[in-house]
Amino acid sequence: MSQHRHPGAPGRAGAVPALPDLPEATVARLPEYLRALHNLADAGHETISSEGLSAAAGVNSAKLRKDLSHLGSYGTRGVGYDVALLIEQIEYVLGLTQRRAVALVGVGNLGHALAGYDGFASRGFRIAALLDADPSRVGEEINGLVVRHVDELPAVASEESIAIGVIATPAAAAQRVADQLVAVGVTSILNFAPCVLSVPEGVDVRKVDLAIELQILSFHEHRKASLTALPATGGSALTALPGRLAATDTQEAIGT
Amino acid sequence: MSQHRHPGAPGRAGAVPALPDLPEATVARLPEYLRALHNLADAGHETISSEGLSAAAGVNSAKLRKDLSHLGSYGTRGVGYDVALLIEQIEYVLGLTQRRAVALVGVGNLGHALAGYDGFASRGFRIAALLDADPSRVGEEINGLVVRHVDELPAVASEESIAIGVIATPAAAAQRVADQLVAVGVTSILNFAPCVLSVPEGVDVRKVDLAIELQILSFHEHRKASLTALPATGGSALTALPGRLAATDTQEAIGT
DNA sequence: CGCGATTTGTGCACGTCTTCACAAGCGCCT
DNA sequence: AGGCGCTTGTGAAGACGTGCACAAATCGCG
Repeated sequence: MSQHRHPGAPGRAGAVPALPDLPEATVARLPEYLRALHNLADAGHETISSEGLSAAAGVNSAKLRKDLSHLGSYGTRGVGYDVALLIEQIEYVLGLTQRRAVALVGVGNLGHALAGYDGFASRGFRIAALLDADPSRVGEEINGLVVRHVDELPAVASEESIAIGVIATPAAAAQRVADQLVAVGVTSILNFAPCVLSVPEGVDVRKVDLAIELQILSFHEHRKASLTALPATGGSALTALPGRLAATDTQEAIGT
Repeated sequence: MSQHRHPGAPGRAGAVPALPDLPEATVARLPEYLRALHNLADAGHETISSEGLSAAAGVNSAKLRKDLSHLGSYGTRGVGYDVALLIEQIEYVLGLTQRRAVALVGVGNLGHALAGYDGFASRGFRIAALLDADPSRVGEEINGLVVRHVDELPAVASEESIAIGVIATPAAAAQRVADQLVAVGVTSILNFAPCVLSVPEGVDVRKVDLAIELQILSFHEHRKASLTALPATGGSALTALPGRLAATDTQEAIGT
Protein backbone atom coordinates (compact mmCIF):
# COMPACT_ATOMS: atom_id res chain seq x y z
CA MET A 1 0.00 0.00 0.00
CA SER A 2 2.85 2.33 0.74
CA GLN A 3 4.63 1.31 -2.46
CA HIS A 4 3.42 3.41 -5.27
CA ARG A 5 4.53 0.95 -7.87
CA HIS A 6 1.45 -1.12 -8.46
CA PRO A 7 1.90 -4.40 -6.58
CA GLY A 8 1.23 -6.96 -9.22
CA ALA A 9 -1.56 -5.93 -11.42
CA PRO A 10 -0.61 -5.42 -15.01
CA GLY A 11 2.64 -7.20 -15.63
CA ARG A 12 0.80 -10.46 -15.16
CA ALA A 13 3.88 -12.67 -15.31
CA GLY A 14 4.19 -14.14 -11.83
CA ALA A 15 1.69 -16.03 -9.74
CA VAL A 16 -1.79 -14.64 -9.32
CA PRO A 17 -1.62 -11.94 -6.64
CA ALA A 18 -4.58 -13.24 -4.67
CA LEU A 19 -7.64 -11.37 -5.83
CA PRO A 20 -9.04 -9.41 -2.89
CA ASP A 21 -12.55 -10.64 -2.32
CA LEU A 22 -14.59 -7.58 -3.01
CA PRO A 23 -18.09 -6.95 -1.70
CA GLU A 24 -20.60 -8.01 -4.31
CA ALA A 25 -22.09 -4.52 -4.44
CA THR A 26 -18.66 -3.14 -5.28
CA VAL A 27 -18.10 -5.66 -8.06
CA ALA A 28 -21.39 -4.65 -9.61
CA ARG A 29 -20.27 -1.03 -9.76
CA LEU A 30 -16.74 -1.50 -11.05
CA PRO A 31 -17.83 -1.93 -14.68
CA GLU A 32 -19.66 1.37 -14.49
CA TYR A 33 -16.56 3.08 -13.16
CA LEU A 34 -14.59 1.49 -15.94
CA ARG A 35 -16.91 2.82 -18.59
CA ALA A 36 -16.78 6.30 -17.09
CA LEU A 37 -12.99 6.14 -16.94
CA HIS A 38 -12.72 5.21 -20.59
CA ASN A 39 -14.87 8.20 -21.45
CA LEU A 40 -12.65 10.42 -19.35
CA ALA A 41 -9.50 9.03 -20.92
CA ASP A 42 -10.93 9.67 -24.39
CA ALA A 43 -11.68 13.21 -23.31
CA GLY A 44 -8.03 13.69 -22.44
CA HIS A 45 -8.16 13.59 -18.66
CA GLU A 46 -5.05 12.17 -17.03
CA THR A 47 -6.32 12.33 -13.48
CA ILE A 48 -9.78 12.50 -11.98
CA SER A 49 -11.05 13.23 -8.50
CA SER A 50 -13.44 10.91 -6.73
CA GLU A 51 -15.98 13.66 -6.99
CA GLY A 52 -15.63 13.87 -10.74
CA LEU A 53 -15.60 10.16 -11.35
CA SER A 54 -18.50 9.51 -9.05
CA ALA A 55 -20.54 12.09 -10.92
CA ALA A 56 -19.69 10.46 -14.23
CA ALA A 57 -20.67 7.06 -12.89
CA GLY A 58 -23.79 8.28 -11.12
CA VAL A 59 -22.88 7.31 -7.58
CA ASN A 60 -21.99 8.86 -4.27
CA SER A 61 -18.36 9.94 -4.02
CA ALA A 62 -17.75 8.33 -0.66
CA LYS A 63 -19.07 5.08 -2.00
CA LEU A 64 -16.74 5.32 -4.94
CA ARG A 65 -13.72 5.93 -2.74
CA LYS A 66 -14.58 3.01 -0.54
CA ASP A 67 -15.06 0.80 -3.55
CA LEU A 68 -11.70 1.77 -4.98
CA SER A 69 -10.00 1.43 -1.62
CA HIS A 70 -10.95 -2.23 -1.69
CA LEU A 71 -8.71 -2.77 -4.63
CA GLY A 72 -5.75 -1.23 -2.93
CA SER A 73 -5.75 2.54 -3.15
CA TYR A 74 -4.39 3.97 -6.32
CA GLY A 75 -5.28 7.60 -5.66
CA THR A 76 -3.09 10.51 -4.67
CA ARG A 77 -4.41 12.83 -2.01
CA GLY A 78 -4.83 16.36 -3.16
CA VAL A 79 -4.78 15.21 -6.79
CA GLY A 80 -7.11 12.33 -7.48
CA TYR A 81 -6.77 9.09 -9.38
CA ASP A 82 -4.55 8.42 -12.36
CA VAL A 83 -7.05 7.54 -15.05
CA ALA A 84 -4.87 5.16 -17.05
CA LEU A 85 -3.62 3.36 -13.97
CA LEU A 86 -7.09 2.96 -12.57
CA ILE A 87 -8.39 1.55 -15.83
CA GLU A 88 -5.59 -0.98 -15.85
CA GLN A 89 -6.29 -1.86 -12.25
CA ILE A 90 -10.04 -2.36 -12.65
CA GLU A 91 -9.63 -4.31 -15.86
CA TYR A 92 -7.23 -6.59 -14.08
CA VAL A 93 -9.55 -7.20 -11.16
CA LEU A 94 -12.48 -7.88 -13.46
CA GLY A 95 -10.38 -10.34 -15.39
CA LEU A 96 -10.61 -8.39 -18.61
CA THR A 97 -6.92 -8.60 -19.40
CA GLN A 98 -7.76 -11.69 -21.35
CA ARG A 99 -10.49 -11.46 -23.95
CA ARG A 100 -13.05 -14.02 -22.82
CA ALA A 101 -14.89 -16.26 -25.20
CA VAL A 102 -18.68 -16.24 -25.07
CA ALA A 103 -20.99 -18.89 -26.45
CA LEU A 104 -24.43 -17.60 -27.36
CA VAL A 105 -27.24 -20.12 -27.42
CA GLY A 106 -30.53 -19.18 -29.03
CA VAL A 107 -30.45 -17.13 -32.19
CA GLY A 108 -34.00 -15.89 -32.20
CA ASN A 109 -35.10 -12.33 -31.97
CA LEU A 110 -32.97 -11.40 -29.02
CA GLY A 111 -30.09 -13.70 -29.88
CA HIS A 112 -29.76 -12.03 -33.23
CA ALA A 113 -29.48 -8.67 -31.60
CA LEU A 114 -26.93 -9.89 -29.10
CA ALA A 115 -24.86 -11.47 -31.85
CA GLY A 116 -24.67 -8.11 -33.53
CA TYR A 117 -24.09 -6.08 -30.40
CA ASP A 118 -20.72 -4.37 -30.64
CA GLY A 119 -20.68 -3.55 -26.95
CA PHE A 120 -19.48 -7.05 -26.30
CA ALA A 121 -16.44 -6.86 -28.54
CA SER A 122 -15.55 -3.38 -27.39
CA ARG A 123 -15.62 -4.30 -23.75
CA GLY A 124 -13.49 -7.37 -23.49
CA PHE A 125 -15.56 -10.18 -24.90
CA ARG A 126 -15.60 -12.19 -28.08
CA ILE A 127 -18.53 -14.18 -29.31
CA ALA A 128 -16.91 -17.47 -30.09
CA ALA A 129 -19.94 -19.45 -31.19
CA LEU A 130 -23.60 -19.11 -32.08
CA LEU A 131 -25.78 -22.10 -31.35
CA ASP A 132 -29.42 -23.00 -31.78
CA ALA A 133 -31.58 -26.07 -31.47
CA ASP A 134 -33.71 -25.24 -34.49
CA PRO A 135 -32.26 -27.04 -37.54
CA SER A 136 -33.69 -24.40 -39.84
CA ARG A 137 -31.51 -21.79 -38.18
CA VAL A 138 -28.34 -23.86 -38.25
CA GLY A 139 -26.06 -22.74 -41.02
CA GLU A 140 -27.25 -19.18 -41.06
CA GLU A 141 -24.44 -16.66 -40.97
CA ILE A 142 -24.67 -13.75 -38.57
CA ASN A 143 -21.98 -11.15 -38.30
CA GLY A 144 -19.41 -13.48 -39.79
CA LEU A 145 -20.27 -16.43 -37.59
CA VAL A 146 -22.15 -19.50 -38.71
CA VAL A 147 -24.88 -20.82 -36.44
CA ARG A 148 -24.18 -24.37 -35.31
CA HIS A 149 -26.45 -26.89 -33.69
CA VAL A 150 -26.55 -26.77 -29.91
CA ASP A 151 -25.57 -30.42 -29.71
CA GLU A 152 -22.21 -29.45 -31.12
CA LEU A 153 -21.48 -27.66 -27.87
CA PRO A 154 -18.90 -30.25 -26.76
CA ALA A 155 -17.06 -29.80 -30.03
CA VAL A 156 -17.16 -26.03 -29.68
CA ALA A 157 -15.87 -26.23 -26.14
CA SER A 158 -13.00 -28.44 -27.16
CA GLU A 159 -11.98 -26.06 -29.91
CA GLU A 160 -11.54 -23.25 -27.46
CA SER A 161 -12.22 -22.58 -23.83
CA ILE A 162 -15.65 -21.05 -23.36
CA ALA A 163 -15.66 -18.71 -20.36
CA ILE A 164 -19.28 -17.61 -20.40
CA GLY A 165 -22.50 -19.00 -21.82
CA VAL A 166 -25.36 -16.74 -22.79
CA ILE A 167 -28.85 -18.22 -22.95
CA ALA A 168 -31.27 -16.40 -25.23
CA THR A 169 -33.71 -19.22 -25.83
CA PRO A 170 -37.38 -19.51 -24.90
CA ALA A 171 -37.93 -20.35 -21.24
CA ALA A 172 -38.89 -23.93 -22.02
CA ALA A 173 -35.48 -24.69 -23.49
CA ALA A 174 -33.36 -22.75 -21.04
CA GLN A 175 -32.81 -25.37 -18.36
CA ARG A 176 -31.77 -27.96 -20.92
CA VAL A 177 -29.28 -25.55 -22.45
CA ALA A 178 -27.95 -24.64 -19.03
CA ASP A 179 -27.35 -28.32 -18.32
CA GLN A 180 -25.51 -28.68 -21.58
CA LEU A 181 -23.35 -25.65 -20.86
CA VAL A 182 -22.51 -26.92 -17.41
CA ALA A 183 -21.69 -30.32 -18.86
CA VAL A 184 -18.97 -28.86 -21.06
CA GLY A 185 -17.44 -26.98 -18.17
CA VAL A 186 -18.99 -23.52 -18.38
CA THR A 187 -19.19 -21.98 -14.92
CA SER A 188 -20.71 -18.59 -15.72
CA ILE A 189 -24.07 -18.13 -17.39
CA LEU A 190 -26.00 -15.06 -18.42
CA ASN A 191 -29.66 -15.99 -18.71
CA PHE A 192 -32.13 -13.96 -20.72
CA ALA A 193 -34.88 -16.55 -20.54
CA PRO A 194 -37.67 -15.75 -18.09
CA CYS A 195 -37.18 -18.71 -15.78
CA VAL A 196 -35.12 -19.89 -12.84
CA LEU A 197 -32.19 -22.10 -13.63
CA SER A 198 -30.89 -24.89 -11.43
CA VAL A 199 -27.17 -25.31 -11.63
CA PRO A 200 -24.53 -27.05 -9.54
CA GLU A 201 -22.74 -25.16 -6.84
CA GLY A 202 -19.85 -23.18 -8.21
CA VAL A 203 -21.69 -22.09 -11.32
CA ASP A 204 -22.69 -18.44 -11.41
CA VAL A 205 -25.93 -17.43 -13.05
CA ARG A 206 -27.00 -13.89 -13.71
CA LYS A 207 -30.44 -13.22 -15.03
CA VAL A 208 -31.67 -10.39 -17.17
CA ASP A 209 -35.41 -10.22 -17.68
CA LEU A 210 -36.69 -7.32 -19.69
CA ALA A 211 -40.30 -7.76 -18.65
CA ILE A 212 -39.32 -7.72 -14.99
CA GLU A 213 -37.58 -4.39 -15.44
CA LEU A 214 -40.72 -2.96 -16.97
CA GLN A 215 -42.86 -4.36 -14.18
CA ILE A 216 -40.68 -2.72 -11.57
CA LEU A 217 -41.05 0.57 -13.39
CA SER A 218 -44.75 -0.05 -13.60
CA PHE A 219 -44.93 -0.34 -9.84
CA HIS A 220 -43.29 3.01 -9.35
CA GLU A 221 -45.50 4.50 -12.00
CA HIS A 222 -48.54 3.11 -10.24
CA ARG A 223 -47.28 4.48 -6.95
CA LYS A 224 -46.61 7.92 -8.32
CA ALA A 225 -50.09 7.97 -9.83
CA SER A 226 -51.72 6.96 -6.57
CA LEU A 227 -49.81 9.70 -4.81
CA THR A 228 -51.08 12.29 -7.27
CA ALA A 229 -54.43 11.78 -5.58
CA LEU A 230 -53.15 14.44 -3.22
CA PRO A 231 -53.20 17.38 -5.61
CA ALA A 232 -49.81 19.08 -5.87
CA THR A 233 -50.00 22.05 -8.23
CA GLY A 234 -52.22 21.30 -11.14
CA GLY A 235 -52.76 17.61 -10.80
CA SER A 236 -51.58 17.20 -14.36
CA ALA A 237 -49.32 14.31 -15.20
CA LEU A 238 -46.28 16.47 -15.42
CA THR A 239 -46.20 18.89 -12.56
CA ALA A 240 -43.33 21.27 -12.31
CA LEU A 241 -40.51 19.98 -14.51
CA PRO A 242 -37.71 21.45 -12.45
CA GLY A 243 -34.36 21.90 -14.14
CA ARG A 244 -32.39 18.77 -14.70
CA LEU A 245 -31.10 17.25 -11.50
CA ALA A 246 -28.98 14.21 -11.04
CA ALA A 247 -31.14 11.17 -10.46
CA THR A 248 -29.53 10.58 -7.13
CA ASP A 249 -31.25 7.61 -5.65
CA THR A 250 -33.05 6.20 -8.60
CA GLN A 251 -30.22 5.07 -10.72
CA GLU A 252 -28.02 3.49 -8.17
CA ALA A 253 -30.76 1.30 -6.89
CA ILE A 254 -30.61 -0.34 -10.26
CA GLY A 255 -27.28 -1.90 -10.70
CA THR A 256 -27.45 -3.36 -7.27
CA MET B 1 -56.14 -7.93 7.74
CA SER B 2 -58.66 -9.99 9.61
CA GLN B 3 -61.20 -9.67 6.82
CA HIS B 4 -60.66 -12.40 4.34
CA ARG B 5 -62.42 -10.53 1.61
CA HIS B 6 -59.60 -8.76 -0.15
CA PRO B 7 -59.56 -5.16 1.05
CA GLY B 8 -59.73 -3.22 -2.16
CA ALA B 9 -57.52 -4.80 -4.70
CA PRO B 10 -59.32 -6.05 -7.74
CA GLY B 11 -62.69 -4.34 -7.94
CA ARG B 12 -60.84 -1.12 -8.63
CA ALA B 13 -63.89 1.10 -8.50
CA GLY B 14 -63.41 3.28 -5.45
CA ALA B 15 -60.50 5.47 -4.46
CA VAL B 16 -56.99 4.09 -4.59
CA PRO B 17 -56.41 2.04 -1.46
CA ALA B 18 -53.10 3.64 -0.57
CA LEU B 19 -50.37 1.47 -2.02
CA PRO B 20 -48.25 0.17 0.83
CA ASP B 21 -44.73 1.39 0.25
CA LEU B 22 -42.85 -1.81 -0.21
CA PRO B 23 -39.11 -2.26 0.32
CA GLU B 24 -37.33 -1.88 -2.99
CA ALA B 25 -35.89 -5.37 -2.72
CA THR B 26 -39.38 -6.77 -2.38
CA VAL B 27 -40.64 -4.89 -5.40
CA ALA B 28 -37.80 -6.32 -7.44
CA ARG B 29 -38.85 -9.84 -6.52
CA LEU B 30 -42.60 -9.53 -7.01
CA PRO B 31 -42.42 -9.92 -10.79
CA GLU B 32 -40.52 -13.16 -10.33
CA TYR B 33 -43.19 -14.45 -7.98
CA LEU B 34 -45.79 -13.43 -10.48
CA ARG B 35 -44.16 -15.37 -13.25
CA ALA B 36 -43.86 -18.44 -11.07
CA LEU B 37 -47.50 -18.12 -10.05
CA HIS B 38 -48.66 -18.00 -13.65
CA ASN B 39 -46.73 -21.17 -14.32
CA LEU B 40 -48.34 -22.81 -11.33
CA ALA B 41 -51.78 -21.68 -12.37
CA ASP B 42 -51.23 -23.10 -15.85
CA ALA B 43 -50.18 -26.35 -14.24
CA GLY B 44 -53.51 -26.49 -12.45
CA HIS B 45 -52.50 -25.58 -8.92
CA GLU B 46 -55.14 -23.73 -6.95
CA THR B 47 -53.05 -23.19 -3.86
CA ILE B 48 -49.34 -23.16 -3.23
CA SER B 49 -47.27 -23.16 -0.07
CA SER B 50 -44.56 -20.61 0.53
CA GLU B 51 -42.10 -23.44 0.25
CA GLY B 52 -43.34 -24.45 -3.17
CA LEU B 53 -43.58 -20.94 -4.52
CA SER B 54 -40.22 -19.92 -3.17
CA ALA B 55 -38.63 -22.91 -4.87
CA ALA B 56 -40.28 -21.98 -8.15
CA ALA B 57 -39.07 -18.43 -7.85
CA GLY B 58 -35.59 -19.33 -6.64
CA VAL B 59 -35.66 -17.58 -3.29
CA ASN B 60 -35.71 -18.39 0.40
CA SER B 61 -39.16 -19.28 1.72
CA ALA B 62 -38.94 -16.95 4.70
CA LYS B 63 -38.03 -14.11 2.41
CA LEU B 64 -41.00 -14.90 0.24
CA ARG B 65 -43.39 -14.92 3.18
CA LYS B 66 -42.03 -11.64 4.42
CA ASP B 67 -42.35 -10.11 0.98
CA LEU B 68 -45.96 -11.25 0.65
CA SER B 69 -46.79 -10.15 4.15
CA HIS B 70 -45.94 -6.62 3.08
CA LEU B 71 -48.83 -6.63 0.71
CA GLY B 72 -51.28 -7.63 3.36
CA SER B 73 -51.28 -11.37 3.95
CA TYR B 74 -53.32 -13.41 1.59
CA GLY B 75 -52.23 -16.82 2.81
CA THR B 76 -54.09 -19.37 4.87
CA ARG B 77 -52.14 -21.11 7.58
CA GLY B 78 -51.95 -24.81 7.14
CA VAL B 79 -52.91 -24.48 3.48
CA GLY B 80 -50.85 -21.91 1.65
CA TYR B 81 -51.67 -19.16 -0.78
CA ASP B 82 -54.55 -19.07 -3.22
CA VAL B 83 -52.80 -18.87 -6.55
CA ALA B 84 -55.42 -16.90 -8.44
CA LEU B 85 -55.93 -14.45 -5.61
CA LEU B 86 -52.23 -13.88 -5.19
CA ILE B 87 -51.79 -13.25 -8.89
CA GLU B 88 -54.56 -10.69 -8.79
CA GLN B 89 -53.02 -9.07 -5.74
CA ILE B 90 -49.49 -8.82 -7.11
CA GLU B 91 -50.70 -7.58 -10.47
CA TYR B 92 -52.66 -4.92 -8.72
CA VAL B 93 -49.71 -3.77 -6.64
CA LEU B 94 -47.44 -3.68 -9.67
CA GLY B 95 -50.00 -1.64 -11.52
CA LEU B 96 -50.52 -4.24 -14.20
CA THR B 97 -54.31 -4.11 -14.11
CA GLN B 98 -54.03 -1.55 -16.83
CA ARG B 99 -52.02 -2.42 -19.89
CA ARG B 100 -49.32 0.22 -19.99
CA ALA B 101 -48.16 1.83 -23.18
CA VAL B 102 -44.47 1.75 -23.95
CA ALA B 103 -42.62 3.97 -26.38
CA LEU B 104 -39.47 2.41 -27.77
CA VAL B 105 -36.82 4.79 -29.05
CA GLY B 106 -33.99 3.43 -31.17
CA VAL B 107 -34.76 0.73 -33.69
CA GLY B 108 -31.26 -0.58 -34.25
CA ASN B 109 -30.07 -4.03 -33.52
CA LEU B 110 -31.41 -4.23 -30.02
CA GLY B 111 -34.46 -2.10 -30.65
CA HIS B 112 -35.55 -4.44 -33.39
CA ALA B 113 -35.34 -7.37 -31.03
CA LEU B 114 -37.25 -5.55 -28.33
CA ALA B 115 -39.95 -4.57 -30.78
CA GLY B 116 -40.45 -8.20 -31.60
CA TYR B 117 -40.20 -9.49 -28.07
CA ASP B 118 -43.50 -11.08 -27.13
CA GLY B 119 -42.62 -11.11 -23.44
CA PHE B 120 -43.74 -7.51 -23.31
CA ALA B 121 -47.21 -8.11 -24.65
CA SER B 122 -47.71 -11.23 -22.58
CA ARG B 123 -46.80 -9.52 -19.36
CA GLY B 124 -48.88 -6.41 -19.27
CA PHE B 125 -47.28 -4.04 -21.71
CA ARG B 126 -48.06 -2.78 -25.17
CA ILE B 127 -45.57 -1.19 -27.47
CA ALA B 128 -47.41 1.89 -28.56
CA ALA B 129 -44.80 3.50 -30.74
CA LEU B 130 -41.44 2.88 -32.37
CA LEU B 131 -39.23 5.89 -32.86
CA ASP B 132 -35.82 6.58 -34.32
CA ALA B 133 -33.73 9.59 -35.21
CA ASP B 134 -32.36 8.06 -38.39
CA PRO B 135 -34.56 9.19 -41.33
CA SER B 136 -33.64 6.07 -43.28
CA ARG B 137 -35.29 3.95 -40.63
CA VAL B 138 -38.44 6.04 -40.38
CA GLY B 139 -41.30 4.41 -42.23
CA GLU B 140 -40.04 0.87 -41.77
CA GLU B 141 -42.68 -1.48 -40.45
CA ILE B 142 -41.80 -3.81 -37.61
CA ASN B 143 -44.29 -6.20 -36.15
CA GLY B 144 -47.21 -4.19 -37.42
CA LEU B 145 -45.90 -0.86 -36.22
CA VAL B 146 -44.44 1.87 -38.39
CA VAL B 147 -41.29 3.58 -37.17
CA ARG B 148 -41.79 7.28 -36.70
CA HIS B 149 -39.27 10.04 -36.25
CA VAL B 150 -38.27 10.74 -32.68
CA ASP B 151 -39.26 14.39 -33.05
CA GLU B 152 -42.85 13.21 -33.38
CA LEU B 153 -42.74 12.19 -29.75
CA PRO B 154 -45.03 15.03 -28.63
CA ALA B 155 -47.58 13.93 -31.21
CA VAL B 156 -47.30 10.32 -30.07
CA ALA B 157 -47.71 11.32 -26.45
CA SER B 158 -50.78 13.35 -27.23
CA GLU B 159 -52.41 10.44 -29.06
CA GLU B 160 -52.16 8.25 -26.03
CA SER B 161 -50.60 8.38 -22.62
CA ILE B 162 -47.10 6.88 -22.64
CA ALA B 163 -46.33 5.25 -19.31
CA ILE B 164 -42.79 4.08 -19.97
CA GLY B 165 -40.06 5.04 -22.37
CA VAL B 166 -37.45 2.54 -23.49
CA ILE B 167 -34.14 3.85 -24.79
CA ALA B 168 -32.28 1.54 -27.13
CA THR B 169 -30.13 4.09 -28.88
CA PRO B 170 -26.35 4.49 -28.93
CA ALA B 171 -24.96 6.08 -25.80
CA ALA B 172 -24.31 9.36 -27.53
CA ALA B 173 -27.99 9.88 -28.26
CA ALA B 174 -29.43 8.57 -25.02
CA GLN B 175 -29.38 11.72 -22.94
CA ARG B 176 -31.08 13.71 -25.65
CA VAL B 177 -33.79 11.11 -26.00
CA ALA B 178 -34.25 11.00 -22.25
CA ASP B 179 -34.75 14.75 -22.23
CA GLN B 180 -37.34 14.46 -24.97
CA LEU B 181 -39.17 11.71 -23.12
CA VAL B 182 -39.20 13.72 -19.93
CA ALA B 183 -40.42 16.75 -21.85
CA VAL B 184 -43.56 14.92 -22.97
CA GLY B 185 -44.29 13.75 -19.44
CA VAL B 186 -42.74 10.28 -19.28
CA THR B 187 -41.68 9.55 -15.71
CA SER B 188 -40.31 6.02 -16.10
CA ILE B 189 -37.44 5.11 -18.37
CA LEU B 190 -35.73 1.85 -19.13
CA ASN B 191 -32.28 2.59 -20.49
CA PHE B 192 -30.29 0.09 -22.52
CA ALA B 193 -27.65 2.60 -23.57
CA PRO B 194 -24.35 2.28 -21.72
CA CYS B 195 -24.37 5.66 -20.06
CA VAL B 196 -25.69 7.50 -17.05
CA LEU B 197 -28.79 9.58 -17.60
CA SER B 198 -29.58 12.81 -15.81
CA VAL B 199 -33.25 13.28 -15.22
CA PRO B 200 -35.34 15.51 -12.99
CA GLU B 201 -36.40 14.32 -9.60
CA GLY B 202 -39.48 12.16 -9.77
CA VAL B 203 -38.41 10.37 -12.92
CA ASP B 204 -37.36 6.75 -12.45
CA VAL B 205 -34.59 5.32 -14.55
CA ARG B 206 -33.61 1.69 -14.65
CA LYS B 207 -30.56 0.67 -16.57
CA VAL B 208 -29.79 -2.60 -18.28
CA ASP B 209 -26.27 -2.97 -19.59
CA LEU B 210 -25.43 -6.28 -21.17
CA ALA B 211 -21.70 -5.71 -21.13
CA ILE B 212 -21.78 -4.93 -17.42
CA GLU B 213 -23.47 -8.23 -16.71
CA LEU B 214 -20.76 -10.03 -18.60
CA GLN B 215 -18.05 -8.12 -16.78
CA ILE B 216 -19.50 -9.10 -13.43
CA LEU B 217 -19.47 -12.72 -14.52
CA SER B 218 -15.95 -12.24 -15.76
CA PHE B 219 -14.88 -11.14 -12.31
CA HIS B 220 -16.25 -14.28 -10.71
CA GLU B 221 -14.70 -16.37 -13.44
CA HIS B 222 -11.38 -14.70 -12.80
CA ARG B 223 -11.76 -15.29 -9.09
CA LYS B 224 -12.64 -18.92 -9.48
CA ALA B 225 -9.64 -19.38 -11.72
CA SER B 226 -7.30 -17.72 -9.27
CA LEU B 227 -8.63 -19.95 -6.54
CA THR B 228 -7.91 -23.03 -8.61
CA ALA B 229 -4.28 -22.23 -7.94
CA LEU B 230 -4.82 -24.25 -4.80
CA PRO B 231 -5.23 -27.66 -6.39
CA ALA B 232 -8.50 -29.30 -5.45
CA THR B 233 -8.81 -32.69 -7.13
CA GLY B 234 -7.26 -32.59 -10.53
CA GLY B 235 -6.71 -28.90 -11.06
CA SER B 236 -8.73 -29.17 -14.26
CA ALA B 237 -11.18 -26.47 -15.16
CA LEU B 238 -14.15 -28.55 -14.21
CA THR B 239 -13.51 -30.28 -10.94
CA ALA B 240 -16.17 -32.50 -9.53
CA LEU B 241 -19.45 -31.69 -11.22
CA PRO B 242 -21.67 -32.64 -8.31
CA GLY B 243 -25.29 -33.43 -9.02
CA ARG B 244 -27.52 -30.50 -9.71
CA LEU B 245 -28.16 -28.33 -6.69
CA ALA B 246 -30.24 -25.25 -6.41
CA ALA B 247 -28.12 -22.20 -7.03
CA THR B 248 -28.88 -20.87 -3.60
CA ASP B 249 -27.04 -17.63 -3.27
CA THR B 250 -25.96 -16.98 -6.77
CA GLN B 251 -29.21 -16.22 -8.42
CA GLU B 252 -30.80 -13.99 -5.88
CA ALA B 253 -27.87 -11.67 -5.78
CA ILE B 254 -28.78 -10.89 -9.34
CA GLY B 255 -32.14 -9.25 -9.41
CA THR B 256 -31.16 -6.97 -6.62
C1' DC C 1 -65.27 -32.29 19.44
C1' DG C 2 -60.49 -32.37 20.12
C1' DC C 3 -55.91 -33.26 18.48
C1' DG C 4 -52.06 -33.34 15.52
C1' DA C 5 -50.04 -32.07 11.19
C1' DT C 6 -49.12 -28.28 8.43
C1' DT C 7 -48.11 -23.69 7.13
C1' DT C 8 -48.24 -18.77 7.73
C1' DG C 9 -46.62 -14.44 9.82
C1' DT C 10 -43.06 -12.23 12.44
C1' DG C 11 -39.63 -11.01 16.37
C1' DC C 12 -34.94 -11.00 16.56
C1' DA C 13 -30.21 -11.25 15.56
C1' DC C 14 -26.88 -10.92 12.13
C1' DG C 15 -24.51 -9.39 8.11
C1' DT C 16 -24.07 -6.11 4.30
C1' DC C 17 -24.26 -1.67 2.32
C1' DT C 18 -24.43 3.31 2.59
C1' DT C 19 -23.28 7.79 4.15
C1' DC C 20 -21.27 11.27 6.96
C1' DA C 21 -17.52 13.48 8.70
C1' DC C 22 -12.85 14.08 9.48
C1' DA C 23 -7.88 13.05 10.05
C1' DA C 24 -3.92 12.18 7.20
C1' DG C 25 -1.38 13.09 3.06
C1' DC C 26 0.02 15.56 -1.03
C1' DG C 27 1.24 19.40 -4.10
C1' DC C 28 1.64 24.15 -4.98
C1' DC C 29 2.57 28.83 -4.01
C1' DT C 30 4.85 32.22 -1.58
C1' DA D 1 10.88 25.97 4.06
C1' DG D 2 6.45 26.56 5.57
C1' DG D 3 1.70 26.93 5.21
C1' DC D 4 -2.66 26.38 2.78
C1' DG D 5 -6.11 24.23 0.10
C1' DC D 6 -7.57 20.17 -1.91
C1' DT D 7 -8.44 15.20 -1.99
C1' DT D 8 -8.09 10.59 -0.41
C1' DG D 9 -8.92 6.84 2.84
C1' DT D 10 -11.53 5.22 6.69
C1' DG D 11 -13.94 4.92 11.44
C1' DA D 12 -18.36 4.86 13.06
C1' DA D 13 -23.28 5.08 12.85
C1' DG D 14 -27.27 4.05 10.78
C1' DA D 15 -30.33 2.00 7.25
C1' DC D 16 -31.51 -1.94 4.95
C1' DG D 17 -31.98 -6.73 3.80
C1' DT D 18 -31.75 -11.67 5.19
C1' DG D 19 -32.75 -15.91 7.49
C1' DC D 20 -33.66 -18.56 11.61
C1' DA D 21 -36.86 -20.22 14.59
C1' DC D 22 -41.13 -20.27 16.74
C1' DA D 23 -45.86 -18.91 18.16
C1' DA D 24 -50.39 -18.52 16.16
C1' DA D 25 -53.79 -20.17 13.06
C1' DT D 26 -56.12 -23.37 10.10
C1' DC D 27 -57.55 -27.83 8.25
C1' DG D 28 -58.65 -32.69 8.31
C1' DC D 29 -59.34 -36.83 10.69
C1' DG D 30 -60.53 -39.92 14.15
